[in-house]
Amino acid sequence: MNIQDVAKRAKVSVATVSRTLHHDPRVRPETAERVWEVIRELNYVPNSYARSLSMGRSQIVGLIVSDITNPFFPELVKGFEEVAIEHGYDVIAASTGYDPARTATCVQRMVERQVDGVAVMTSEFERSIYDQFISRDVPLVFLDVGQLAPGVSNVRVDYAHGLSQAVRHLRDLGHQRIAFISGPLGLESARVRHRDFLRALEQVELPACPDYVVEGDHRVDGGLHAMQRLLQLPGGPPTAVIGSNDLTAIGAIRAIRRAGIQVPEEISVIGHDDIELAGYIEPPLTTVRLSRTSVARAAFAALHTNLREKGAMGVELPVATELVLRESTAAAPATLPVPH
Amino acid sequence: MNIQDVAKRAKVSVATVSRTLHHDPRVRPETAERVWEVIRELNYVPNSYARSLSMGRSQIVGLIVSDITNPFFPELVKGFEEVAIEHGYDVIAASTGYDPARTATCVQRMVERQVDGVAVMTSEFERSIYDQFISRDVPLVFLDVGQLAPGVSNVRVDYAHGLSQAVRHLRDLGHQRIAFISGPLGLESARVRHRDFLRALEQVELPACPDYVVEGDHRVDGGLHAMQRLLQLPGGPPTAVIGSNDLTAIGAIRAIRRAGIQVPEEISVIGHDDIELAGYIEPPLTTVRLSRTSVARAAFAALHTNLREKGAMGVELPVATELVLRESTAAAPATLPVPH
DNA sequence: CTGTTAGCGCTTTCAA
DNA sequence: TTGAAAGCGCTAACAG
Repeated sequence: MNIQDVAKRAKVSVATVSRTLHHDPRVRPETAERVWEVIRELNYVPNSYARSLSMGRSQIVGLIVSDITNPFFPELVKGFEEVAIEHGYDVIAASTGYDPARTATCVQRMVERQVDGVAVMTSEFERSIYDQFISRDVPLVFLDVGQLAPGVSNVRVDYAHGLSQAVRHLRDLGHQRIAFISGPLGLESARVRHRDFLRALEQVELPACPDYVVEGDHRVDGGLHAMQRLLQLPGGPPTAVIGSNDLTAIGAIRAIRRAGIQVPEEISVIGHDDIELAGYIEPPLTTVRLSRTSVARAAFAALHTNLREKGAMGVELPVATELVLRESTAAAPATLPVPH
Repeated sequence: MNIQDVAKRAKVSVATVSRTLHHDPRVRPETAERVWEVIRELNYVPNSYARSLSMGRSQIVGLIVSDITNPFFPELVKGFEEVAIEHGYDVIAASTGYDPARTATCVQRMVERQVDGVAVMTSEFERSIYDQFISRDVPLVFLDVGQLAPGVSNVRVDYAHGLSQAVRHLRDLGHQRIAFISGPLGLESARVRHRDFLRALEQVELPACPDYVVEGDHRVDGGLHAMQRLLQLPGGPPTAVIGSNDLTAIGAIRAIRRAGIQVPEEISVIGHDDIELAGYIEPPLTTVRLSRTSVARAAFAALHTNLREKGAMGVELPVATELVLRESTAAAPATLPVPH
């Protein structure tokens, strides 16, 4: 069941059927109508491979993420697929899991499928991915890392804004001792958040005590352990802590509770990202929202400009962050919290 | 950069290159070696569309889910993609959102891409999906619904087992008044869980009080409202409640707390599915685990049998469920809980 | 406005 | 063991 069958049945040439399919204004309305009828009748759907092959475009974009266990990413993937489909593209998604072999495989799959463009939403700049696609003239968009270049765009998240709101919020609540649990500092994206936290402290003229910055791993356990270290600080624990992501903050809350300390009465906690979970836990988490949908839309939009105009310079699209107040923050306690 | 380039460079015909690519034993080892060298040298990757076109197979399978906002599904999608890729297939995923128009679009996309098979993991039997694919000879696998047929398989979840363990567990803790918050009873999958809960009660000879079964919507809010109704029952609230899924149970816990009642000291709560969230909330949720990975593997395996052997009868693959003990259940209270 | 036809890159007979 | 050539289904340039 192919275009020929339709052509025969409608008593026209395949070219006319093809044109009709593309709403080419050159086909006479009556002819088009007849063709459409046959198409409906035969339940005909064009073969996208034949089309891709002859057009040299696949109408597929790739999406590469690193750590799928981070709840941020599934939501990103979903958002990205939605925008892509709206624009007539399908997407092939893959996660590298920080594994070079897996990364190579997933790049290969995408090259085989002749993806028209790729969004690389890992937490690092991946040179091998970059090289493979750039040498094949496939437009790319990165998240937070890398430089603009022809065909290479960037989605730049404004962490500073949300983090600065968070710190200000805590300061206004009377907090002076604000700690930060970072992500793995091996990752560029974690370093950026860390840096922007420090800057936010400066802005409100609060001291940045090195003891109050500890490294987590962007997961619950890392947050938990980091918080435990914070609680045992000889100078006393902080009265507020900001996690580099929500999972970290959740781990921190757990550690605080286990030490017999109240959240938020004794220690306030703020997360980052606003994953769905954030609203469900007890207490609902005050957090810096980083909209997955915005990132996804920006990423696709960036790609799309390079898809339309081959060889054009990449663009840099900003994505905002913003503090969401829930119930894990409260006024600083009169006396320092003490692990029981 | 195509197969011809490789052929020329290696001084063989395209046929030989093609054979080499497929590890055809007929090509002389030395020849093959030379070809591979050129392939590496040129960084050549075959065009999968040309291949699909000439082979009539796409090496892509489709995955259709209904409600992507249910945390069960993203995990299913991820698992499915993993197995598929292991077996050399890519997957196109889509969610219907219970919307017939969207459903039609997503079926169309899959037909265009000539998917070799489709896993339909919605909560209902979808006749339109069925018809479209079956008429095109595309193998299908359903979750919990529908009948076996040539090319049509089924993944059958054994809800009864886990639910029966759950009820038994509560009974052993001394609970007599066990309520159930179902999913939307318009959905087949929700009705099955409901039915199996009732059977489990029977098994342990506990009475099934109709007041103790209320309808939720598989989301947090539905669980919350349903629980509120349960708390206002003239005969007094239950001492334990089982949710048709984890979100429902989380909503129930929230309602109980808001009424000033303790979980699990006064009311025990059990969820279903064991989504990742379940372990993170307070208290960690006792729940019936339904492994997404198992469902995904079973679905792909079922599809795979029909992919290999065109026209073969579908298979029915069982997936187990199992109670996971955490901290949301405890011995039944001596006196009935009272909303404060 | 419509038809003819030469590819797109690969697989696969059939012949050698 | 290798090569030549006929498709796979569609698009687009060219001709009418």
